[in-house]
Amino acid sequence: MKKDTNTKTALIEVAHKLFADRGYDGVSIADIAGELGITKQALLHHFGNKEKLYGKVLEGVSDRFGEIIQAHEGKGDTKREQFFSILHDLYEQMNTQKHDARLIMRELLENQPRIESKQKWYLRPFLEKLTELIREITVKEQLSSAEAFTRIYQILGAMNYFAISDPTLKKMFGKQTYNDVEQLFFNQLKQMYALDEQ
Amino acid sequence: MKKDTNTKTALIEVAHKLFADRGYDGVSIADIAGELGITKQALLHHFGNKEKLYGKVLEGVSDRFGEIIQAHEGKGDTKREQFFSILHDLYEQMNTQKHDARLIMRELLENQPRIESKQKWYLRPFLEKLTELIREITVKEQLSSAEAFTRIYQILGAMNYFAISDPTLKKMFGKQTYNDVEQLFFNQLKQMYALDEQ
DNA sequence: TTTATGACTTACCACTTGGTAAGTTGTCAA
DNA sequence: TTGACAACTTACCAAGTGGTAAGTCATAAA
Repeated sequence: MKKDTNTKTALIEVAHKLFADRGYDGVSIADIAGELGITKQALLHHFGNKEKLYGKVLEGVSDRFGEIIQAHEGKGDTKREQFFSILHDLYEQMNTQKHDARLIMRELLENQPRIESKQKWYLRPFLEKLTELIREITVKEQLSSAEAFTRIYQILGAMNYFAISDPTLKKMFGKQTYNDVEQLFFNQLKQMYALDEQ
Repeated sequence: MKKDTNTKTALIEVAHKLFADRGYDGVSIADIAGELGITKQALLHHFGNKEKLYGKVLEGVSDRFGEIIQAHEGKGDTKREQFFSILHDLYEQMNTQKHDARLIMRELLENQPRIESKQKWYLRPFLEKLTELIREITVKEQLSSAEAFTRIYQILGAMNYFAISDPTLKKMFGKQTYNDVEQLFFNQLKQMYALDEQ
């Protein structure tokens, strides 16, 4: 019965959504399996245990974000274009795949990392690449690497924070206001941090 | 035996820490009580149930942040000073009381709010006050309220994100780098968003 | 001195949790 | 046709969950 390699990917998808919304401890493997009308033992058959499933979910996040930076690696654009293009894709990714944004935030909150291993550090090359780029762009200012990193982290923080705030902001200020802000958000960020614009 | 009204506040303190670090579902009431050498039934005696204890913890966060804005309400400073002063206190609060920062972030992630009620909305007057202030400050630009709000939310997002990132960043780049960034962070934020500086 | 009350404890309880063990059943390669 | 294997299921289970019930014991008010 090979009908469903689908099942495995479907499980990861469901797990992705549920972990993002409710957190690792807020979701039972029975919940996840149940969403697909399977028993939890079927899930365990595919992944061995809960942590491994969670690991697969994180792997997905890691891959998607890794691809963004790679997609811009060799392109012949100017550094400046490359920088803003990466940022833009990042913004898009976070706001269309809110589950990814939520999972990243949740991982950041977990200081005793459940999965200490490799895949958590997809963030690092990301941060380093962007830090390097912003230094090359802001030639007039000659940013130290700490200053450059600080700037990057503020941008990323603002983006990620906004991406996860969507339900709260909608409830608090209404859908209309939220949409207005969403439209403005990226350009305003760009404007704020593009001090050296030529 | 009235020795310990302390116990009650001690429980809230411990719960505050644990909920912030591990999330609502990641902590059992037995864990919390155990930290003080009490049985969980003693805890239940004081708070009735887990959610009510959690509510008390949130109340604390709400109060502390509410005080910040109140402390600056009547002061005779200029709007600009008032604005940056509030922001600064906020930054301090988030970075000295990391548990508060973590709890706020966790609450933001919870879209099916455990405690739908009042205290969640302490954020709202906060956001509105700051939005109003920034509009009064940036007279040259004449920001729409959506633009002003966007700006505020970026600042708050950057701050909160950074505050919860501390263990991750320390592990990723070392304590030294982290301290460098921490020193720069607020001034750089201020600089970025103080476009209308006179 | 009684009575009430607050701060607990011990004893339970039903339910949920992640996980193991041992099947069953359909498919495909030898 | 057989035998392996993948994709499940049913049957369990020990440990932990939040919560109830019923007591113990010290203090303070009547």
